[in-house]
Amino acid sequence: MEQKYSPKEIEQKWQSIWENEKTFKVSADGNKPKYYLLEMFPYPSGRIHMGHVRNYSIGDVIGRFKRMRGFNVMHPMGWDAFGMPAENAAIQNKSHPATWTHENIAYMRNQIKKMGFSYDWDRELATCDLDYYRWEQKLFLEMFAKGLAYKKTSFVNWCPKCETVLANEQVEDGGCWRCDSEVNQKELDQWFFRITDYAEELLENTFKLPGWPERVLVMQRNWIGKSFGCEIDFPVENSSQSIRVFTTRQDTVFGATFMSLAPEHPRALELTTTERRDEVAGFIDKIRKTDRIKRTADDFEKEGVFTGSYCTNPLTGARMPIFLANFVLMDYGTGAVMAVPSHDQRDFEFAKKYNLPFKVVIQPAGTFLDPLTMSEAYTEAGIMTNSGQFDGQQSNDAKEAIADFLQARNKGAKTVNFRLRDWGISRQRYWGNPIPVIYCGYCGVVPVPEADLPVVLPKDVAFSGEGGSPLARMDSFVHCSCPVCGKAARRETDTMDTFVQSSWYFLRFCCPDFNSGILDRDSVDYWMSVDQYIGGIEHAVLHLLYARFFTKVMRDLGHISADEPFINLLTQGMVIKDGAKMSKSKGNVVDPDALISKYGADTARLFSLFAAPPEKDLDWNDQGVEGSFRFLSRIWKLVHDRLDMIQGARPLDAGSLSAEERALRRAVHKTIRKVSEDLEERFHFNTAIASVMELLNILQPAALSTPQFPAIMKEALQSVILLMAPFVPHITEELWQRLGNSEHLTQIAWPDYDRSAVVDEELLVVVQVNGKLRSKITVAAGTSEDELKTLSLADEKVAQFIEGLTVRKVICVQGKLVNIVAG
RNA sequence: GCCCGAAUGGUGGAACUGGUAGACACAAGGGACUUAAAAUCCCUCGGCGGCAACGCUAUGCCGGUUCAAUUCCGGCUUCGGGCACCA
Repeated sequence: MEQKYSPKEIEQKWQSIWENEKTFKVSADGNKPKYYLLEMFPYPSGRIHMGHVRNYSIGDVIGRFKRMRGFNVMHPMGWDAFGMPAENAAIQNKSHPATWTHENIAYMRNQIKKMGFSYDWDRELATCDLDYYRWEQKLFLEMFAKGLAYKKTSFVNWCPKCETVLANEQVEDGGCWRCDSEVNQKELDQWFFRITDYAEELLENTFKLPGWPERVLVMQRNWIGKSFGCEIDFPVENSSQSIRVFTTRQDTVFGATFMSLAPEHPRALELTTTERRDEVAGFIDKIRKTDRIKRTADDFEKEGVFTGSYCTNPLTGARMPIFLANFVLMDYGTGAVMAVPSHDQRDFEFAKKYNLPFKVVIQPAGTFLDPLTMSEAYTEAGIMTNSGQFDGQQSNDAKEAIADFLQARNKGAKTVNFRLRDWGISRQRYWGNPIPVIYCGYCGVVPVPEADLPVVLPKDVAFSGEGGSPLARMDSFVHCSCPVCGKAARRETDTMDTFVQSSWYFLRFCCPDFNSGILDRDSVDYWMSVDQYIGGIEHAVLHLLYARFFTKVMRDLGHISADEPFINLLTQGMVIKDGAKMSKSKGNVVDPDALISKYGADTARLFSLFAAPPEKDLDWNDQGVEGSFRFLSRIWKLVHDRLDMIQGARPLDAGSLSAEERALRRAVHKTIRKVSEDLEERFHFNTAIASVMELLNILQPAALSTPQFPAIMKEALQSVILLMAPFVPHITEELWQRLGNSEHLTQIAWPDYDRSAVVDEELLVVVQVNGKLRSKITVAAGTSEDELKTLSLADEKVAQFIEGLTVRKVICVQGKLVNIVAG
């Protein structure tokens, strides 16, 4: 048997054994607790990168560990296969997105298989496959029937480079999340999902997800952006109508001296007097031409125009001029804002510019605000002043009181507002799921009847690379007859956002072959929710919010029982090299293929798990990889060196061991305990591996010439193999077999530590004087506190430090530490 | 501006509910083996002082609580992330 560790053959050997025996195939099983483990599925971009290696290595350790712990582990893998890169590549290479995508999937599947991950490949799915997207179309129609999918004309984010609409969540810092081009606004008729219907529950449940990282929950809460406030009506002068505003600062109503409307406000022109009409219309036109992203930038100059009309402050009766202001947004609140120059910075700047009145209604404790000398708005809480009956109250208390006051007089109502917008899902691209809708000149928007599903994405399209989606130019696709009246009609040519597919793939993994409906409820209810989800933090709001939304929609449509998709979420850090994220443009990428062929998959897995805890960024280091390979070689060599001894070992008699033998065995069982805790309780893979390294440092030089030593070594090395099995499955399977075991390691249970073996016989106690370490003493386990004190005070080194001092107090920490307080 | 994180040797990191700071690994230096190299094995490795035993000092900075603080509290600094004319 060869002595040198050569990963190539053994990895191939075990991967084909697992594949042939379908070791990781699972089905519902009432006898075992289920465990649904999922990593965010990849986009088939071409080749896997180190981020994937890390993500899936983390998942695989958990999966293999849970399996050894007796769980029925479902661990699927699939492809988020629709999307723009395929289309762009097709235009460039004059091929077809489907071809490009399927070739990439084939290549990446092979790469992933070479890593030895324990996936149930029978559940593999690709979202571009008809058997996936047809059910999504049905789901769309169900949502349409419930009003959860609807069409509206609005200003939407438009990426000129990708030539498509983007959701709010896909605009990052004013740029496209994919290509970083500057996003502008376009008024279009588009499909939306009514995620705002679920704003309250999505927010509420962030407080019921203890298995999620707090920062992800905080990001989602901020994104949903619930604020409590008041809607207040301001009667328009010489009119029976009023303007409704939303405010969170009803405590400042007495300080409102004018009104600001969004330029897009539907009543803007109606409120404009004849003599001001030209100026106002000019302003509205100018704002319309200004890009929304620029206009809403923080440092954009505040600007407005007077409409010539006035309204009345419902609490003070003051006459308030009505302005249009460029910083007021139509799609938040009511599109109208009561302006309080003394207590809002934007209103302050606006009022300075247009010479509008200031009125202080909240005074901070200690100082006195004078509207004439203020250099900025005072936006904090304070004591109410100039506010009639509310004077003297704390402004925070007055919020409630004023809201009640207004509500009682029918002048306003308490309300909440959300920052979250509905999810725009129309994409003017080819490589996506067609929205199953028909437009008829007589019947309007008509859903494609269920019997006519699926709307198949046609393959034979021409890609010109310009002028929008090729679907729109394809007559055979566009022209159809209306399902209601039979007259000539047009088919919707927009496709759905690819985030729609990733919002429910985890449900479909529960029943990937089910083809008589969207989901097989029994299977889904058995497996859901996902017990552990793992992926990058970049999806904190996007995918993770959409997936939560879809889960609730599916529940309300009667397809599933779960409320939340993911019970526990692990967000792994990025892979960094030379101080920057790995990327082609920076030239700091490490190719997984090269790594596997040089060191093997086990080394790649081990390093990515050892170098950093999973949630932190991982600094890639080629010498560190070398070190991981060295460690595996040491295990390999040690097992082979002791093979003869182990095979001749008699059964262990744990009751009759010498002190040295007990010490060795104690190290083994303490390691089992440590690794078990690190995996079970906190996913501290790096410290788990470190503790096995420590054990190996003890076992390697160990050589006792006692009769029981072979049995101890056998137990020790078997333990090392079992403990390392989730991390490095190939080398451990091979060594397990070479030790003479006939069963595969994948069938073996996780080891338990022997409670009597880990009990210390002697303890090292540190002795401090006034909190400083002065001596260390070794005592027998079970030494009493009094005895420990006596021993400490009698210690030679300690004596030097307490000489001439009075011992005031002696603190004992059982089996660990003695602190002598002297002065 | 608001809201989250984080900061420990030359480097990645460890220290779990306050109790030996620096586990484990990488790098570096020295040595053994070798004709030589690679591989492997052994030793040293926060700073300052000392031949040494050992002492002092040290977890971004300043202060506090405590017998005892990397850990808890208050105030800063720097870096990273999220949100942002959201009324």
